[in-house]
Amino acid sequence: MNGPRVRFAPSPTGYFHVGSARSALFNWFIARQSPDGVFILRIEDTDTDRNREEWVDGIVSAMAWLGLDLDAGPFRQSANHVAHTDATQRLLDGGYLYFCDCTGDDVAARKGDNKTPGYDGFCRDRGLARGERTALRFATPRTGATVVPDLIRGDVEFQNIVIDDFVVAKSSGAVLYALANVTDDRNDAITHVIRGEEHLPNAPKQMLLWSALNAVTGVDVPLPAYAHLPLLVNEQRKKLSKRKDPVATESYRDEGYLPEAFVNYLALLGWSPRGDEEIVPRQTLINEFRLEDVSHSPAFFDVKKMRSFNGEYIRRLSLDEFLAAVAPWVRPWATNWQPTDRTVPWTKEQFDEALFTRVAPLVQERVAVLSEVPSMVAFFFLDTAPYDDADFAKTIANDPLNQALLAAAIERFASEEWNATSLHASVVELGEAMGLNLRKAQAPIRCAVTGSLVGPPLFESLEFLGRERTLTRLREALERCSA
RNA sequence: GGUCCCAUCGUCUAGUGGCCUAGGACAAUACCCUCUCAAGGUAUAGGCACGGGUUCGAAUCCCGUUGGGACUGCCA
Repeated sequence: MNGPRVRFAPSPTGYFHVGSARSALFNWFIARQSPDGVFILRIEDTDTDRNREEWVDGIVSAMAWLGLDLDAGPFRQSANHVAHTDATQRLLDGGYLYFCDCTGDDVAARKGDNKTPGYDGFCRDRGLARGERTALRFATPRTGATVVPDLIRGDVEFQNIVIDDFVVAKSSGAVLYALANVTDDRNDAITHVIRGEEHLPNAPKQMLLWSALNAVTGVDVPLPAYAHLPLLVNEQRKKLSKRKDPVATESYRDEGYLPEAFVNYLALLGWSPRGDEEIVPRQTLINEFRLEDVSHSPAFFDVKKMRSFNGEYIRRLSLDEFLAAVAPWVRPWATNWQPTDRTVPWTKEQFDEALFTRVAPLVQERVAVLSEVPSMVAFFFLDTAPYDDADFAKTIANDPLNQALLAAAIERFASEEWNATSLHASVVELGEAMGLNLRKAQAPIRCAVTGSLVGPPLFESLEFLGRERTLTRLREALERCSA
C-alpha cells in the first residue's frame, strides 16, 4: 500500500473542460503506472452558488467515456464539511488563524500603492472574536520563504512576505477551497498533486496549511509532490476560456471523436512518447509517461491535428468496431447513448442495417469524425436523392450532353449485369461513345443517383443501391430537368 | 503595479554541451495514384526571440533584454 495516490479534483461549474480532461488523464497515468496506484475523483463542490448536480454527471460520464476508471469516488467535498470545520477549529486553537471583519472595499482602500498583493494583515493583531461578519484568515509567516518542489519546473521559491493572509473560512462559516482541498488531500494521503499551472500560486499557501495541520493534529502526513501542468491555450495564447473557446469534452464526443484518439491527442499536449511515432496505444502512454518530461510552456489545443488523429484511429478500426462506434450517429434508436443536437436524416424504417454494413467500409476511410457519416450515406436510405442544387444545375440541368448520357445509361443499365465491375465498364463505354472520359462520364450519374458530386465510390454504391432504385433515380433526374 | 511561470518550424513537440548542415507529427505546397471526394505514396518549404558571457565547442549552462502567460476573490 505505498503506491502513488492521486486525485482529480474538478469543481462542477460547467461542461467538462478539455484542460480538465488532460489533468485527469495525467493523474490517471501516474496511478496506472503502479499496480497499487490509486486514482480518486473528488468533486470540489464547496461553492454552493456555482455548482450544479448535472455538471457532476457530466464529469463522471465524460471520464467513463475516456476510460479513466476510478479506484475511489466520486466523492463530494461537501460531504467532508465536518472534517473541514474541525481542521479550522484546530488551526484557530493553534494560533494559525484570526478573525477579520474587513470588507472587500476596506481591503482595497487600505491597499493603496502597497506593493505586496492582497490583504495587508490589518486584523491580525486586533484580537477580534467571532462575529457576524468575521472571516477567518491564515496568518502567513512574515519572514523566510516557501519553496514548492515542482516535479515539472523544479523548485519554485515564494517569499513568505508576499503571501497574503488569505481567507480560510467565510463569515458564514463555510470553509474555502484552500483549506478544504488541503484537508481532503491529507485525509486521502495524496502523494502527487497534479494540476494546472494556474494553481502554482496556491501551492505555497497550501504547503503552509499542510504543515500547520500536521503540527496541530499531531498527525504528520508527508507533503505531496507537486506537478503544475502547462496551460492549454487558444490561438491568441490565452488560457482556454469556457465562454469563448470550444472546450467542452462532451461536444467532441457528440461530434464523433473516438475516446482513444482523444486520449492520445490530449497526452501529446505538453508531453510526447519516445521515438517518432505519435499515435501510440494507451498502454504505451501509461508506460512511458513521466511528469519530469512534461514541457514547461503552454500548448495550443489544435483541433485540426486532433481531427487528423481521429481519422487515423477510425481507419484502424475493424469493420465491426467501426459499426459499433458509428451506431449512435446512424441508428441512435438502438444505442444506449445518443449524441445531443444531432438529427439522423433517415427514419428507423428507412434505415437498412444490412445495406449499411456493406457501405460502411466505403465511408470508414473517408471520415475524420463519426458525425460526418450520415450525410455521406443518406442517399442510400432516403426515398429520393438529397440534391445539391448547385451540383445538379451544373452537371445535369444545364448540360444537354450529360442528359443524353443519363438517357443512354437508363437504357444500358436495364440489362447490365449488376455489379461494380461491369457497371464501371459500361460507363466507360457510354462515355467513349460520347467522347467523354470516365471522369466526365461518371459525374452526371453520380449526381443523379447520390445527389452530389462528392461521395463514396460510385460503382460500388450503384451495386449496393440496386438496379431498380438506380434506374428510378436516373429517370427522376431527367424529369427534374423538364419540370 | 506586484509575485510567479514560460520562450525550437504556423501548431504540438524531439533535443538535456559535440551524434544538429536541428528530427518527427498536424497544417501548407507540388507531383504520383485515381470514377468524385478522401485515403495512400513521394517531394518541397518552414524554426533554436535578441544580446552578452562560460567552454576547445552551445538549441542545450549562466546573466540580461524583449515578448507572452498565470495569479493577485469571504471562486476553484
